[in-house]
Amino acid sequence: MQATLQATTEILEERGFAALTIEEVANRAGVGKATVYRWWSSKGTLAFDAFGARFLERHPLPDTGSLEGDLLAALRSWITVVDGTTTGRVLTGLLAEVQRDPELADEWRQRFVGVVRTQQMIMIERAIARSEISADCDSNVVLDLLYGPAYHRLLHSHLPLTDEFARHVVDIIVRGLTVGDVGTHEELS
Amino acid sequence: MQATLQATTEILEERGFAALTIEEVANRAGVGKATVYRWWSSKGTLAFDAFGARFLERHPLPDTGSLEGDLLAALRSWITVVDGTTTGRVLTGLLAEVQRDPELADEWRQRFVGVVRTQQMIMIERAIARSEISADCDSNVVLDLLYGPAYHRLLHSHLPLTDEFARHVVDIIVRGLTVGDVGTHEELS
Amino acid sequence: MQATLQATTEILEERGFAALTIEEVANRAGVGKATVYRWWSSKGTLAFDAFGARFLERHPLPDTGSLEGDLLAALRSWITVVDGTTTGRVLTGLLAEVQRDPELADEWRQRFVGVVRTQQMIMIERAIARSEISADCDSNVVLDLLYGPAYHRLLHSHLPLTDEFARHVVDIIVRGLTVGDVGTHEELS
Amino acid sequence: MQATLQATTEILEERGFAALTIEEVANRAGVGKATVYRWWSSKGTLAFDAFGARFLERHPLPDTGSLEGDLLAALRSWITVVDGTTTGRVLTGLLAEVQRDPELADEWRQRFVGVVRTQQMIMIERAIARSEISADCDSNVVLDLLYGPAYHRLLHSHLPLTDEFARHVVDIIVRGLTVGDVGTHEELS
DNA sequence: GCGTAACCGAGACGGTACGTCCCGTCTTGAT
DNA sequence: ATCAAGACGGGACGTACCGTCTCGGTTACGC
Repeated sequence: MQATLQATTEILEERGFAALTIEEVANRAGVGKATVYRWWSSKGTLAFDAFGARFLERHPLPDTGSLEGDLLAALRSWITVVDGTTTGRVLTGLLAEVQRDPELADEWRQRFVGVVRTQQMIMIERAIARSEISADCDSNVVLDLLYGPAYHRLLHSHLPLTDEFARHVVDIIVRGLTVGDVGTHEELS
Repeated sequence: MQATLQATTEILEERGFAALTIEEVANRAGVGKATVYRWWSSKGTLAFDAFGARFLERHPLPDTGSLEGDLLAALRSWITVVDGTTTGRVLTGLLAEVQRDPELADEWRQRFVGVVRTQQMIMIERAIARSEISADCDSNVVLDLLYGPAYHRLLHSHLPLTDEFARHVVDIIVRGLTVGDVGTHEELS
Repeated sequence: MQATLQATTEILEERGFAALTIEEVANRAGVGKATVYRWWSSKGTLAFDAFGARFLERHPLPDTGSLEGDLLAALRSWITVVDGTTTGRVLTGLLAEVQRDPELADEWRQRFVGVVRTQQMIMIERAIARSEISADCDSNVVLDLLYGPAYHRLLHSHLPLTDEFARHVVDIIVRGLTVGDVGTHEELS
Repeated sequence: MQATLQATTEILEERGFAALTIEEVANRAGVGKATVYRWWSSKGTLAFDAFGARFLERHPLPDTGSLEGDLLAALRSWITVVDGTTTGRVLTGLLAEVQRDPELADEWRQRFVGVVRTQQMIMIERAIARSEISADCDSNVVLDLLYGPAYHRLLHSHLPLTDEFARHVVDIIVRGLTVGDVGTHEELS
């Protein structure tokens, strides 16, 4: 079980998610295929477990004292972990797999997206506590605005994940959140 | 060739990208497998061609006269085309495939991402022309901020693509872009 | 152990020897696989034990007073037990298994073939005692001539095990054995 | 296809039918497993084809001029081909397989048993033509009496296939057939 | 009457082969 | 001459059992 995850990690780092094969994992781990299937229902869940915690460890919650500082630190940290790294390729591979396996999608939402967002949400809550932003700000939308563009570039690779990009993104979000106590979007149709 | 695309479209709509096989396409189209390979190098490019133009047709460039109106119209249109539809599932399937096939990734960037963004960029340019926003605004970042969160929710399905979501996203972006000329948020702290 | 044999018998009767697995026997008997292996070294020996005595009980030694009567009664009894019955299918299944498992082959010879033949041999000995046939007649060959053709038809199923078949076989054997003392067939040519 | 049969023959000769594996055949022949399955529906039919003609070639129809001579020559030839040889072990392996695979059983009857018997029947017909034996003699029973005991010893291996055995068997059969123009088995109940 | 050992069910384990599905390439026969 | 039809070598799939091996829980025995 440990050996299986170890073998999985190795293959993921050597050749990426697409080349991951239950057969090879079993061989490398010196384990029967049936044993792998007994513990993981698909190569998606296996890869997810091998990938798992590692990501969260490497992408901790920042605490700089200001919303802008936090968001920027978080985004920079994410980019560092993900851009041009094995982790990044595994992440995109997993995200791809999630699109074709609904069962994995559940796991993904609960054990990855949920965990990351619950943690990162604290940044927004702290900003509200500090009265930097309005209390009725939708923190989910803020997180989507922060990470959405980053995933967008990672997945489409139409443009690089530069530090400038990070600064721009954070800048616009923070301005958008902190400017207006007057006027709401409800005016829009 | 027409029959091949037709068959591809049918399968995509019936059972999604993951269930698409060249073998079945050829059988359904009454065409030899070799003939399919002669025209498309992978099932990714085939699906892309079958999916292709349809998306652009259904997601036209809006022109409401204001940046906020344009962005909101664009995002709403995207959500309509993609949320809970076959098109949406094909889009996520293709995006997944793009992660594992670098050759397809090139095609994707050039023939999909590039085309959409070139078109949508016009919204930003018009806003600059109208002096709604600063001329040195990075229009690429704006598009990432607009579509990134949407793709984010589509791919992770952690939260629904509601109209409220669209309004919030656009509201924050527009505020973030338009406030800047009167000062910076640092003053608020 | 009783339960194991019971379960084995059930499976043999329901689905035949080929479908017999230790795994299912253990499950049905509510017994651990290891326990089955503790008592039987292979599914061959297990099936043999479950099949075992039953055959001999159902195929007793006849005593009609004449060689011809005995042989015919024996052959008819064998056919009745074996033709179109579950017992017959188990017998052929076991005989098949014996071909691939030399260890089982030993058991088979000692505990089945040996027992049956020792018993049936008595028919020949009685015929010799009655002076129906010569004392230097090879009783082993006689038994092979009696049961060989029967097994032949059972295993190849090229022709049915009719009563006419039994009568012909016995007739030829008996004639072949009893004519000898008055001369040889060469005189007839 | 030729390579497949070649590989099959090799494995059969090296390690016997029980050790025959489609997987290994495919590997040795440098052929996809699917290709093997495309031509042979089971390892039984495959082994049968590889075994096939060879047996008939090696076991020709004798023609000595007398029934006794023919039967003895045939039986001796069979014993030579089969006793202690690879061919013999393949034959018993196949016969075992025939017991568990009804589809193979059909093939076996039509393409092996049928062919051999049709050929060997000629011996009996010639004896009838020569008036050695009665015309209403059941030639099927004669063949069963000739080969039945031989298969019996081969499969149960309770006794060796000696030449003495062959002579005894043939002797009894021939006497049984040629003695009596008087008295018929119908007298029996 | 209470430890303690033997037993045994349950089933996980490392393996092997199964038969199937597609892959992308190559051959063939009919139009 | 083109192309549908589909055979081909290949590789991974997920499953079924093999025979071995821990695990606990339950008896039943000796103290």
